[in-house]
Amino acid sequence: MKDHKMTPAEEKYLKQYDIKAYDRPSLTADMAVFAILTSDQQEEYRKDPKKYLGILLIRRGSYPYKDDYGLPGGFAKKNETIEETAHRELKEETSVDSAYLEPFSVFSRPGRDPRGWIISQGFLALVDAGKYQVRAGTDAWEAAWFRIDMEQEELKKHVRSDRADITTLYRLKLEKDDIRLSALVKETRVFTGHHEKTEYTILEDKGFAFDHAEIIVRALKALRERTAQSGRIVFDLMPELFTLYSLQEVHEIILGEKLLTPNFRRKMAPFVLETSQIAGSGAGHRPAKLFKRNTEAFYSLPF
Amino acid sequence: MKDHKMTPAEEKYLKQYDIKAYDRPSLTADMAVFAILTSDQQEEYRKDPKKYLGILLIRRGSYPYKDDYGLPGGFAKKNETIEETAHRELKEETSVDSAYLEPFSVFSRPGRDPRGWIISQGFLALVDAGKYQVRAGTDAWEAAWFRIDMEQEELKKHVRSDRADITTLYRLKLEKDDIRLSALVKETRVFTGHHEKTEYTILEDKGFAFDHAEIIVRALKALRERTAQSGRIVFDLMPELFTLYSLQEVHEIILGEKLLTPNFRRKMAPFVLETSQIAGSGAGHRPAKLFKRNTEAFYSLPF
DNA sequence: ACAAAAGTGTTAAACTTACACCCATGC
DNA sequence: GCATGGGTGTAAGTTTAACACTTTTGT
Repeated sequence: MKDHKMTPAEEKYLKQYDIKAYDRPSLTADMAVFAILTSDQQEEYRKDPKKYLGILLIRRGSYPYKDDYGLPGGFAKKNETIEETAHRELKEETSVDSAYLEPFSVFSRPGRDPRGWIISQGFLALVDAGKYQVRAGTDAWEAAWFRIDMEQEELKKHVRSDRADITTLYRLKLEKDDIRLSALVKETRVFTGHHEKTEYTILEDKGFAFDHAEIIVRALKALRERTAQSGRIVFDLMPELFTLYSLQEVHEIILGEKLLTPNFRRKMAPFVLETSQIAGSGAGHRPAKLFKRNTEAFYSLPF
Repeated sequence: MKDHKMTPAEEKYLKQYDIKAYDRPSLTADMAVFAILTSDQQEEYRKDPKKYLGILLIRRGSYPYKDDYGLPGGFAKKNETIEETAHRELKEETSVDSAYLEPFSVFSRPGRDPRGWIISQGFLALVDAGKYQVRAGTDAWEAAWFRIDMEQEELKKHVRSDRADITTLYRLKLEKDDIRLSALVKETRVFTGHHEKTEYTILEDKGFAFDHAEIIVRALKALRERTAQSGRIVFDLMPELFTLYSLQEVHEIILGEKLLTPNFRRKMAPFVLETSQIAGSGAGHRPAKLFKRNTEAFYSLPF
């Protein structure tokens, strides 16, 4: 911190300044923890087990929203940054200690938390599932990985001369064993003149705590945007060593579309380095080379 | 907001829940208000007056940092979103009532405000200066447009096998008449494995309140990034009607580099519509066609 | 005439897209 | 053999970058 030399008058002012005289919110960090999971059953000897996108949720043990599922998160403490809050809470609640964290939005709508005025900083958290698959679900908090699916269900466009309204419905489905959560979130993008304003409304909510259905929808949207833009973010979901095909699968899972292998490889080539290792054999197909990140390639990236 | 039906047990819990039992921060919105300004002196009859990037600052009338300059901003109130706080404070302090607002970062470093635990949501605010050039500077708050300049002064790279440190120094200079503010801000990007962490330190600070020198540096960086990425954001700095050359000038001012006219026009073509009007005559050169935004082109933009 | 801004055309290089094709493996 | 994942090449289309060149105006 910069050093700020105070005058006697300023010191006096600060001494009598009572910050508690003003109404203050509570501040929390909520983390959308994503990972790539592998379904354990293998349909056929030749076929690799299917991957899917998972998100880490916690079953609430206390009111409000007791027994509903919510994102891991918690209140900010004095003398820490909000990023530190996120890391600390993630470790406390889910034992995840090395996630990539990226703030993506602030949630401050009045009434979003029945306990009072509580504002939340949303974080994208990406982890390599290999390390944490075991830990989740052992704690009293009942942290668990859910399979996440989201569909864009409907789309209305209202275009007038100087104003346009675009409404999109997102159908969110989370699933773990026999637990199914679902929600319907409406997104309204209003363009007036030159300004865009986007609003979200939860239309339907089954099993989510607070406004976490909305936070999850927006977190997944943020993940997709960043994946489409540069792709560098998906490396945080990958293990140290990976095959190019698995990297492609992860892209496909996040974006929800098939990619053409030769083109994908050319695009990724600068960001990976071939290792001498090859992927474990055993499957009925040609074994693949293992690659690792080319860390240096990221330094010079503009964004 | 979704409706949440409470059980009697939950209602009871909430009644006895005392949110004030926990330590809470104050929350503010701070706005980096940018506009394109025009220097009033015209060197030669043929030459257009030079444009430059301006930022709106307020001279603090009270402690702490009395007489220093800071961003417009203020405390969040209950029953409003943080975006509403930003709009409200902007209007109250600077009479600006139609800015494009975009959150770009949260500032929560302990000790950043000597009054206590105060966290700030930073907003980019872009306005068409034509509307507001007069208002600033009339109020008791002494809001005023400063010319902003930022140079990347130095660059150190420390690359090891699995870790890289990149240090950049930003020299920030603000100027209005005979008032000159300046600051030196150090940016440290640390890449470890796959994770990047960026930290900022204020090394030198002349005339800025709080950590606002850092906020301004990061706001300008955010503005440059968004300009380079899609360019749509700069339209919020433009008046209703503009010439393509002035649009190009604005891009050049923000990015700090010259662009090639033919290429720039091809890139912008989808986003503008030619009008029948032509720019006011009087200058010793061919008069230009006036363009307006092609609002529809923005709807389909992915980001 | 001339300097400044306004505006167009043309070409090479780079990147994207789509598709066709071959390889290696375990049952 | 054959299905599955692993992997390469190539040609068409699009976008970007660089440069050369013409137009219109007020003094």
